[in-house]
Amino acid sequence: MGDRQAKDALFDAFGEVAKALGNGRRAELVDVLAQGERHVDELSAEIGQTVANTSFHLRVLANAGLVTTRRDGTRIYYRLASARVSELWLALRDVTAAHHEQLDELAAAYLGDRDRLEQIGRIELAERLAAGDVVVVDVRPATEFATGHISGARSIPIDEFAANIKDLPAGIEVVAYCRGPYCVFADDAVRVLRRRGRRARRLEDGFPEWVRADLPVAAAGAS
Amino acid sequence: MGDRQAKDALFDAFGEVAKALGNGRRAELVDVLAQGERHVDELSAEIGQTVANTSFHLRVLANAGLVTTRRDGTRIYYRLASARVSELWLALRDVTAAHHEQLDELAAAYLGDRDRLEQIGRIELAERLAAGDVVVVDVRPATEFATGHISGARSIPIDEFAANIKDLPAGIEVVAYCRGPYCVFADDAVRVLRRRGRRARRLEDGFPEWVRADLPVAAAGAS
DNA sequence: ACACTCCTCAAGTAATGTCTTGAATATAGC
DNA sequence: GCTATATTCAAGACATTACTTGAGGAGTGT
Repeated sequence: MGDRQAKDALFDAFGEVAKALGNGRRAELVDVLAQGERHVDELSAEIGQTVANTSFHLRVLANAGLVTTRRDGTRIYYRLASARVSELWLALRDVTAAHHEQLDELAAAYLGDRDRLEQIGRIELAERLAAGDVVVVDVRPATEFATGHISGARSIPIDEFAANIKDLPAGIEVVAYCRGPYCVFADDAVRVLRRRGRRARRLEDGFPEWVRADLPVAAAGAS
Repeated sequence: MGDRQAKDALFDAFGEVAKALGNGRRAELVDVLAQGERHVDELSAEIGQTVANTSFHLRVLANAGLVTTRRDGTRIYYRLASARVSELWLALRDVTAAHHEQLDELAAAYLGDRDRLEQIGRIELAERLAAGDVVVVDVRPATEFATGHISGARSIPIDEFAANIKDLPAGIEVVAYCRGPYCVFADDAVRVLRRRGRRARRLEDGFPEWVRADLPVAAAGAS
């Protein structure tokens, strides 16, 4: 025991798992799946790839043990194998944010200039939510809201956001949140609100980070 | 903003970082570097590769931002870019251990049968270390001990272990530790001790995990 | 300047990964 | 059994990766 060949084989296994995350499209898949399970059709639209190619990438993730599947009729739903995988994804994102030279430029190119877009911290939001002097809006798709959301939040998916602003109580600050720091939904929502003269900020990061911080969560119909 | 091309480029950046870890030899490098900085020559011996190839892999890690360098004379020392990278490595190891089908077999092939090798938990060891009824031995190379070690541990590198057992006080249990769960040094040390009729166990995991758990650490000459 | 050590770079080869296209399989409802 | 829908599989073009060998650059000590 302790020989070169066995050691190489062991560490190759770690490499295989990392390699599964080593592709932009698969990283996008994991990011979406961190919000809850999805079927191939939805995922392919989400990452802008053909269904066949999406299926291929999902197979790579499944072979590495990062995702598992569940069949429901003709549909096959994919989900992350465990919360550990979510942790791994968050760790990868943190390291990239801290050490990848061009990440800031790439994020700015995708998200737009965030400098004028104020954020509110998780702890502060949790306090103000308890005090009741803020409205929290989940702007992710409805299925993601149903899977789990910030306790007390209401769901207005970004697609229908502009049309539903009038339902939000007036005179109270709005906080929008979505999938995470690299998700544009909340940014877009805040921009729309500001344009209409409302006080609005986005939550730092998104729902998975809220869960990770052990803050209050609700699921399904309950809010 | 929010267009496909920009999103793909952003997530490709996450993929690049993951890809840097996506090779067994580079995973080994990161595992060793988690113990402290090393120069290329040492690293090439550690992973059993030519210096040129080791240098190539280190360049890949450096380009991804995972490691940084420091020159000292003709030597170039590599180290992990930050504690975040160490976290990422631990997360990758956890996920692989939890979800890779063959990991147990591969680990057994490298480490040998561990079933008869008792481990002691971190918390229990910390308590017994405070009580003083246990001797803790760091069996990693001396340079790793110098960089940082469990407070109160003594250094007996595995190479010189058998020759130095006699220095250990008799009649008291010995706990050996090394680099982590996939390091053979502590296992080997415990086997040698048992063979000589001494009470001995290995610490669960290794030094990086001890640090991560915020347990007492010492560095350099101090013990 | 010189030799020496340590490390990186460049070129080449074999193997692997990505994505496309078109066909094949599995399930549900009729 | 037949059809529609959802997903996977197979084959191929093209780009990328791992590792080897040999040359080259950077720093030290005489």
